[in-house]
Amino acid sequence: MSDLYAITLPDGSVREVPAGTTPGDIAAAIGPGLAKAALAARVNGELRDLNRPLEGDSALALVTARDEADALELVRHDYAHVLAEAVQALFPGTQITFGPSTDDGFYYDFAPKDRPFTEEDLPAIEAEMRRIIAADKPLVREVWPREQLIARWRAAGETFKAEWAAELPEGEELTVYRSGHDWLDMCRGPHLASTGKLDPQAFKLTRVSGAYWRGDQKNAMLSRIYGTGWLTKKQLDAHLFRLEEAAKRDHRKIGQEMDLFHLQSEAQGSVFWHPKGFVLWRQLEAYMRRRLDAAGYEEVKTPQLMDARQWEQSGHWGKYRENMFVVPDEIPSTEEEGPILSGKAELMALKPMNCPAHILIFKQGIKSYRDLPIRMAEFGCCHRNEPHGALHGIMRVRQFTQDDAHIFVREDQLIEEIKAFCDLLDSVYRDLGFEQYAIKLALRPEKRFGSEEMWDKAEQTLRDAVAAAGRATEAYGWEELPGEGAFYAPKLEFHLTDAIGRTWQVGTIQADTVLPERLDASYVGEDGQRHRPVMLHRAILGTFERFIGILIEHHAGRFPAWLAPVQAVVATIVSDADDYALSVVEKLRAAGIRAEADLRNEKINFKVREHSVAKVPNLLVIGKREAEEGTVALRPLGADARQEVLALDAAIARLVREGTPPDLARA
RNA sequence: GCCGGGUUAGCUCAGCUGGUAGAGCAACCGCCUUGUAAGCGGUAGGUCGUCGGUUCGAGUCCGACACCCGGCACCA
Repeated sequence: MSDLYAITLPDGSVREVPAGTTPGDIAAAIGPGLAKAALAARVNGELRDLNRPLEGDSALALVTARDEADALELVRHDYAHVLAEAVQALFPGTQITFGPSTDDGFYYDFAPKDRPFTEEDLPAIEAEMRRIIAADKPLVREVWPREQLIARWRAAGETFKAEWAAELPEGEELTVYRSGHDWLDMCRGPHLASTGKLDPQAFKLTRVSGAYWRGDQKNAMLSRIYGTGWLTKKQLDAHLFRLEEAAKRDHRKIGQEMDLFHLQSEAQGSVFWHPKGFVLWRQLEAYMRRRLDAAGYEEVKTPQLMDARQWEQSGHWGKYRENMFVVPDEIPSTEEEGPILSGKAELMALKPMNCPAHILIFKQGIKSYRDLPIRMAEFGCCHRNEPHGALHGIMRVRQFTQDDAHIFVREDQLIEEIKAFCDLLDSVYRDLGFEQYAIKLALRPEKRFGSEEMWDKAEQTLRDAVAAAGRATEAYGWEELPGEGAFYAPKLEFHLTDAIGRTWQVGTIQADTVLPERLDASYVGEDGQRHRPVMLHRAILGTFERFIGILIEHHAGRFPAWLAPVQAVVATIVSDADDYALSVVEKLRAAGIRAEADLRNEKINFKVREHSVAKVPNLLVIGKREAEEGTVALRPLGADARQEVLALDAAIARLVREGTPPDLARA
């Protein structure tokens, strides 16, 4: 046993240090600047405390603010600890539970003594956090024996921590971090050397919420405090600015400003589409229909209401009923007194999915292996009885229309069909302005039908197909999500991100053998025998509601011309130009352009501003000159936009070109 | 469904510790015929989310319910 360890630094140099030396000591030996800048260390690749002694020959790299990912993770974790310490100082009797870092900050879950926290509590807590940071309390790692640690938590009344300490896996080293002398939290670490390493101006507590202990609805409701935390105040300010900018893109705000849709309490979770919003919908639907037609799909339309027995057979009644709207098959009584419904009627249900109906179409007549694949599409309107707390603008609603389709295939066609779907989906997202999306594989859930073998096979098929399409990569945020699949099949999920970083699943494809089995769908094979088809459930937009919501936020309401509700406004400067302006609008409309006239008795400044705010992509300004010369002044949307005076025909040609949907432009 | 917050004119928002509602924009009317992001003046508009309670008196205090917002859980 040597008393000297050989420490290899990133530049390849090796230092011999005595046992007991810490990374912090080495930083100090290299230079005071580094000692000050060092936040933590990577020892043999593992992130560690600066003041934790090295345990042998090691590769050592010191982590500073330049290693941004590591540094942010460290400070956020520390902010969470300081938050917990501050809360316990201000609210004695509050229990601490768990507080990790997040994508832009941190949170900590507390079990409050008498009442949950409110946002009014936050300023005082922030002030206390700043005091703790100013006190520059050292954060020291200690390893505790399990029983002693549990006893410590019990003695302090920390039942959640005690429960957790008792359940941490056997053989795991239980560590606590001590802040100064008086406060400790159980934590794997690592932490900064002291609270003073944090910038007291680089964090902000943002909101409070409830959260279940261990994320389980059956457990106690804790009180969570969220914060955002950064290395510097400049970073924090930039983040807060981004949030403000993102809030301006909120689809609910823009939807109202642009008069696209509204929601009201009499139809909660269902969207009232206004004329302008429905133009968007129709453009999107027409586009999707063309793409599906071209890709060999056939469109169908199926019933809204089906008998409960049908849903029993499909399995929805058993596994999905809590999400369904059930309707008695009965004529309500019109008697003034007495019950409206007898309560004895047979039940029907609004469809939450289109799949059973599509199988029923598939089952009409005999299908041959030569008929497959059959790609059956429906812009299907579905109802799901979502929990009230889940509703969110038009992104999460109770009535929605999917760009749904079910592809009935032989097993040997599976990979090819899934791959073709991935390519189609990619092309659609690009046409709609999305370069980036994430792909995830949702694996078998707890509530499910089918054998383990069937799930093994279905999951592997999806894995193979995405790999075959070359998209199971980090660029696509590829990951597998255990337990997240549908009750009948695993699914590939395609996620887009909204204005403030929330991600929404839009597209999906699911490889299902359960429903064809339950509803007895079959085809006659080459061998003359009956075989089960595999059914691919798939959607690209997911739902029109959610997708349009994301489109609004993605484009901040400034839609590409082919989607814009109003593509051009013809605005006059003087009333002498009214007749000419109306004839221009007429010609634009004849050319298929969604154009409106603005003949109001207002200054052109006013009109320019108003139509700019309304995000109309093109303004055609017409004054005396244009009316006399038969031209228009074409002013594209944007403060810095240049204006061109064009002959009317040339302007129309340009607007037609700009307004052509991307698939038609390619043709 | 759970925790916290909210709901006042078409929109955005004021309204202190209870004394019977206010601004800007929009709308409407009038003036201005206007040249590239808000021209000027005037008029009208609200049973303050709903129901109940406390009080001489409730937008304001209390309770229930509905819906919305932020999360949690659930999910396209």
